[in-house]
Amino acid sequence: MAVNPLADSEKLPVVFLMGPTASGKTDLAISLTQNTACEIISVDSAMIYREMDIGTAKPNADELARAPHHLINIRNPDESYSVAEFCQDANQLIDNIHARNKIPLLVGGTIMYFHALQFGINELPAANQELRERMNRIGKTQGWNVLHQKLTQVDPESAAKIHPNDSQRIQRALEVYDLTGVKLSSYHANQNLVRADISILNIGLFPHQREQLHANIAHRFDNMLEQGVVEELIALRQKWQLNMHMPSMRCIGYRQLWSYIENDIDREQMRDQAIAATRQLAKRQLTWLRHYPETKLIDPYISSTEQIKLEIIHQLQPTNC
RNA sequence: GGGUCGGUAGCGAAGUGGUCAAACGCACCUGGCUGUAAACCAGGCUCCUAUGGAUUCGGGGGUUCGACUCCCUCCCGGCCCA
Repeated sequence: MAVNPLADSEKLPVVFLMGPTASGKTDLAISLTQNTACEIISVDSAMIYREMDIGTAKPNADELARAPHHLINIRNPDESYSVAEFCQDANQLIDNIHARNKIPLLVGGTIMYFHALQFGINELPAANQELRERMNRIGKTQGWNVLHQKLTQVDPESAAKIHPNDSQRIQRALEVYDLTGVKLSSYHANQNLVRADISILNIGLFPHQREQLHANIAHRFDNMLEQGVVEELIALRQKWQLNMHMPSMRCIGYRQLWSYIENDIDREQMRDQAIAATRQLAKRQLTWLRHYPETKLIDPYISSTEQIKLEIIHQLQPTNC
């Protein structure tokens, strides 16, 4: 029952290549650019940061020269980004790439970004730092259940869906209400804006052998250590005014390295914790993929890169001739 | 060889006669996810023919209505003395 969304020739093709960390997405994508007229758009909430190269497993300079990636190195480590910004950026790039008669190849592991791009998001107010800080103070001193109760007053529908411990979502729901006077649940009741002019081919790299994935993850982190992630973070801390609450420093690896540099944990703990956190990330990504609609799942440990490439190229044929 | 402390679920660690299949933390598994998402959160985690049952707390034996908890013995580990 493989759906072929690209059969409709009226629509322009877009490829989504999704997968958990350490599943070989980047290599596959770069390889694909050699065979098809496509341009890569990175879908990765960590690779957006400049100077965070080793720890985010960015393609190296060589690879980037061979296969340019859009949406990499677009923020400084003390800045932030959001799904909505991603959708804007990605949509614009998709148009540009189509104008060049190429196929946009979106590659990455931030599955929520893919999801938002494909299925749309509502028009919501942007984050408000002051408000968040104020709520954080209340949450810490009085407990988040106080804020959850407040949410129950102003937006019972959202409150019912959000667990009293889920500080981040309580915060956002209240933020939306405070900023606009409109309930988040009311926004959600509106239709999402989904573009109708493209057809998306969803490919998910899905390693079924968890043990092998775990081994790859451990191996990859050891490589990062060898390549000097520790030094990378030390340099970042010298150059920028960073703190561990910034989105960039909450990235896996960096947060553990931060504690290590601060002498809160030793090197072995740092390594173990970073690797475990990466495994947990991969598991969450797999959860997304298992339930992502109309996606062709391919096991990268069973199919070779060549086979997967052929499969993707095959799926693209109908509109590509 | 003598003394002493200790051996609890994958790991760490509570429990010291019943309310214990065994707190708590970690790992692991499953799931959720609309402007922080590499984030944030939830559930599960001995086995089974499962709103109940069976077998667990180093091994064996004993005391007791009843033991992870008390006694004996054996094995293993740490520390101290020789």
